[in-house]
Amino acid sequence: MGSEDRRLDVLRAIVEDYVETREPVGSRMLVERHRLGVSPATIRNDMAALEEGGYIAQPHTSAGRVPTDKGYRMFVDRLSTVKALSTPEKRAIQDFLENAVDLDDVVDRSVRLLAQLTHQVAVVQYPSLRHSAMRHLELVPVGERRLLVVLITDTGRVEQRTLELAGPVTDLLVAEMRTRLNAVASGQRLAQLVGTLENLPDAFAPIDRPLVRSVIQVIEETLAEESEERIVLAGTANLARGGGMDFTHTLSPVLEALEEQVVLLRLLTEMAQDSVTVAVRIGHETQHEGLVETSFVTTGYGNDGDSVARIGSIGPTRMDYPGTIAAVRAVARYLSRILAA
Amino acid sequence: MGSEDRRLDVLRAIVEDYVETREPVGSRMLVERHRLGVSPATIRNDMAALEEGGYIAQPHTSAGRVPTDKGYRMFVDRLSTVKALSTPEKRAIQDFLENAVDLDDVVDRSVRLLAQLTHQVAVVQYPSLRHSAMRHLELVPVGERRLLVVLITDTGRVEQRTLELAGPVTDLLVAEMRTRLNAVASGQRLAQLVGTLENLPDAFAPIDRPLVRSVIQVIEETLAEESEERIVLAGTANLARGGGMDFTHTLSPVLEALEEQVVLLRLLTEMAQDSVTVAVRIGHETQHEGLVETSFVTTGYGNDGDSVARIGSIGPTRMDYPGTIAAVRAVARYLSRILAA
DNA sequence: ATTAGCACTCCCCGGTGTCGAGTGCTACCC
DNA sequence: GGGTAGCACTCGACACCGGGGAGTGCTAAT
Repeated sequence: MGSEDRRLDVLRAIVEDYVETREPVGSRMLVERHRLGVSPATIRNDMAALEEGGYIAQPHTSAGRVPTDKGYRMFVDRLSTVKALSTPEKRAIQDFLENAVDLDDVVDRSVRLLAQLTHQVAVVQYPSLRHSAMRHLELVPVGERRLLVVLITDTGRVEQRTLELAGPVTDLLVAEMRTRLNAVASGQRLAQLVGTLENLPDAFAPIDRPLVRSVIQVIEETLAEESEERIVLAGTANLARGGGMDFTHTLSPVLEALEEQVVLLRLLTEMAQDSVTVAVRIGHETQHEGLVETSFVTTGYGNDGDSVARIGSIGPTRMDYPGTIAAVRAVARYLSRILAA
Repeated sequence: MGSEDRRLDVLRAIVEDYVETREPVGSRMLVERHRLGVSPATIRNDMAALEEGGYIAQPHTSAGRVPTDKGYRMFVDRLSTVKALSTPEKRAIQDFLENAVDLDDVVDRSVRLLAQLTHQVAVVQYPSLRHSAMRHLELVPVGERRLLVVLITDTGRVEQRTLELAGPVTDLLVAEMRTRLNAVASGQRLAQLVGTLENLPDAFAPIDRPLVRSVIQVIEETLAEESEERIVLAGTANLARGGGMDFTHTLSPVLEALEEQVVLLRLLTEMAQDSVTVAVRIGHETQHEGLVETSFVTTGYGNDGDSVARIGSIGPTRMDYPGTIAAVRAVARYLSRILAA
């Protein structure tokens, strides 16, 4: 039906105008700014229907309409078309990322870049240890009774732990452990490593086995730890732009939520389940008090099909979804490319 | 002179009241809340003198007085007495920090802790490479033509760089480099290392010397890099507390300044020069546009006399200076203790 | 030197009134 | 039946006004 189509056009127009002007949009303005070919009165009928359906709402009687979360959802799922980035933009992204010297630098540059592109908060998750492969495992004796265990992954991430030993250890034994561990572990996906190392101690002299076991335990603990999931933020200042008027009261709860890395990690993990390339969580869908007025746009990155971690952008529900989606996707793509090198 | 003393008392009272109430303080309120033993009219005369001296100002003609930066400076330098933390508080600090598993964790816990104690923004600088000593230097061949150089310091910091090689390298040569480099470098302060390594290549076979030189160059570059100075922030949400009304317009410029790590690094470095244990920069003293309404309280930490890096708290000029100073000092002390272990 | 009294300034706050954007409804037209 | 014009109505935004009050500076008296 034609009128049904127009209703969606109206919704799209409302979202676009509201994102741009930040003010409730009325029927008159709508027909003036868009070639809808009908009169304001007709638009009002459509608006009433859209409001009935829960896609838009009015802040108070006799104000214009504002999209609801459901309205944004509809917009994102069915009404928006992806913006492609300009060639110079792409070029700039690539140049910027290519100058990084190590993983920390790559991540840092990525998150700043995304924040700047979207004018929002950007978040980058470090390559997950579990989804990476072991490049090398290094054991370094430190002083008399300490052993430093250094994990190096194919994504360039380096994780280290100090191990307190029960007694002194010979360089020879350390060398043997290093050799055997690397023989087994190198190139392996870390997730699969957990079971694999179980029977490794048997290859050592019985007297050395307790030590070997403790080393393996440290490795497995490292992989299991909550803290292995590191995330980095940038662009929080962007939240306060425009007088911070994007949020009803203050942005304090938003900033608090962002500092709770647990919250972000949960969201990133959940969104990894969504079977779409770019996942979007809108307003209340974040399931977090402080984030009801914000939306998340995230996607995975990594050198192969299944991603090693996520990258995303966080902004007010009233954000430029097509632009944000394009930026997130672009940065993720170049990031993946850099890491694969 | 007695009246001179009272004037300072009045200034102290003004600062204390203003910090507490966040509102300009008038002569009547002042005599009611403090046992000054004189009438409001007398206070007014003192106030006029203090205003003449530039220590206080009035926002508009008939409002109370507000301390100026100069007033806060006087308060900090001559009028405030340090608050000691309660024993349970100290206990909590120690317990919290002791549970850290590695340096990243220690730094992360410290910065969060300080943010929570002060209800302000906390900043912690990673132990400076140059001020640390080398614990171990590890070389890890990666693939055919890449070498991973890993620096491990006595403060637990681990820095790694990847080196692209001109040609393949034998395990034997890597082992020799590792041995010789560690023989020379282990235990050395990294700052002194720069000259020391110069003639090390001579000990190698002539054909290997270019490679050795490139490795040494990477090490020296790493020490020289700007990026070796890492800092971590926490508690930015605290800036927005109380409706963000601590700042005249928005906190956007403040957040922007905080994201510019360069700005923070400059300040931390400058403050390291101040020959006091706890350095304070008030308002315009920060010499930065976005920070004219904020103050910095920082101190060094580290295992010995001269500190390896700094820790600090950032808040509105109208902050609780004694409390902040006490908290910063306490966390720095415990942090130093943990790192020395 | 301190203080009481006093005139003055100016912000804050509540009330009032107008204006206008926007709506819903109804009658009408194709 | 869908689209349109007209119209009465609602309600926030904004400007204006005026009283109350906190606070000041000045002066004269102690």
